[in-house]
Amino acid sequence: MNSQAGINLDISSDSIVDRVYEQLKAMAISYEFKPGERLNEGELAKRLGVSRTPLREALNRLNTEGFLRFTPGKGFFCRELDAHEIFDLYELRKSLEIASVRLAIKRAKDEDIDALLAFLQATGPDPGERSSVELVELDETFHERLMAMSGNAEMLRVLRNVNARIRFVRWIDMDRINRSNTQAEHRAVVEGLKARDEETCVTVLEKHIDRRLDRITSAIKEGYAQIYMPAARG
Amino acid sequence: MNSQAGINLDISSDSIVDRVYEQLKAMAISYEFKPGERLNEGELAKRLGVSRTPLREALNRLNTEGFLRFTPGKGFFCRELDAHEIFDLYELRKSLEIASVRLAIKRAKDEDIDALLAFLQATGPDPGERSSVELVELDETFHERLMAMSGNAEMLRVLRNVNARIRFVRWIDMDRINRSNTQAEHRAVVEGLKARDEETCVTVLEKHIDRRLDRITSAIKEGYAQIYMPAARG
DNA sequence: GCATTCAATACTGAATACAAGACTGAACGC
DNA sequence: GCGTTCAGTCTTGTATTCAGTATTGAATGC
Repeated sequence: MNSQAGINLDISSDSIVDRVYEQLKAMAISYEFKPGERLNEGELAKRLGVSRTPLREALNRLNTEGFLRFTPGKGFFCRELDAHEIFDLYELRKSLEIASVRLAIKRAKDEDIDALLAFLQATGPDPGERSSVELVELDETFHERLMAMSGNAEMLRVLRNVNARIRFVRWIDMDRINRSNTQAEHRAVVEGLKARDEETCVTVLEKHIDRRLDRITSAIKEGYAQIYMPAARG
Repeated sequence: MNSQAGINLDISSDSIVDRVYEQLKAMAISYEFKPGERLNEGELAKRLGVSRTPLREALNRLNTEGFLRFTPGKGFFCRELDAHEIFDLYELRKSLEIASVRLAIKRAKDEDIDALLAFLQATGPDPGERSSVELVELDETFHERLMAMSGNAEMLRVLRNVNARIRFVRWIDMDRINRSNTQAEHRAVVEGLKARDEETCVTVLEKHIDRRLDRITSAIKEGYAQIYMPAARG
């Protein structure tokens, strides 16, 4: 049985494909491409300073991961900002997290739980002003570490994919979230985990995610506004 | 709100990449490649009668979907028959199915439920002898249709990926499954769904999947045997 | 004035060619 | 005899090229 801490899906490499992949993913996540826009391979390749071959490999990866859409004979398209899809992804995330915390209650090592508490402690006070992007990153890290304690690498893999795909919406969403509330809920989940109290964990987590789910519709509307204001990104 | 029946992730095309992708996936699923084996791109390309370019696109897809492993500078490798990974996938599947049936109870249309019952009726009697492969296919179809009734396309997408990755193990597993038992359990879930009885659905489904989970370890051992007996596949 | 068709252009799909890096085997030194 | 190093070969990584197809725009006919 491998340790929870041993789960690591990182693949670090510096090949051109990987670099292009990361660049494109960042672009796709931040909707630097307009929803529905077709991506011109030649132009993109020139812009990124690579040939079409590695570019297409990267585009294909992003397609299978759901960041882009591909139509044979037509090419790659930026995905639409589909409210239903975002909703589905949130629902998927909720299901995964609740299932994983149930597993974590049985499997998590006390030292890992304490480490997560320490992480919350360290990142909690919110010194000065954190950007929305940073807050989402911290939030994702917390939830991924929580899931890692389930010991299930496949669930973690899916969660990471989901998180990346809903990240843009969350950037907007995070602006209006009560940060200290979030912090308290996170702590409550981990405390519940430490006490091996399944009901508390599941209940808090469920509400915690549901609260965000409620705001999605309006967040998406704001999303559209932000997408069409390139000034915000420079 | 789009209909449950409207969910369709099929992308049918006849491009070389798609064809090669399907061929490779079939090969990967059936472990025609030996676990851990490195795939020689040039040789594979020649064997499949295509150039390396579309082959690599297909290989990349399979890598992101977890059917193959890729190491930069080294190439593509057949995934190991990892008991822990299979276990994780089963656990993921169980989590997804239980979550989705809860959603289906709220959302499924009676006509869709009846259609699924009809499907069970039609495929139930098991005329003559069905092969293990066919049984798995029927089983997957049932579970995917059940999940489609949750209305969540993303969960369905993940389930399909999971199913494909554990298919090989299930072929072996299915041999020793009590078919009429399975049939009865499937029916019980759908009946529970029709009655909007969450507890019944979840309980039956949980046991249904757990029962398979129990056999995985031994199934994997047999799997190794079958992998190294190419005669069985011709 | 509008629709339809044809041609030109541009883009994707795939193959080939070339470069860079990894592995293998032998030979040399310790 | 064993280890290390170097060279040759093989494989992957990327670019370029060519072919096929879709789209767009203009011109002609109704």
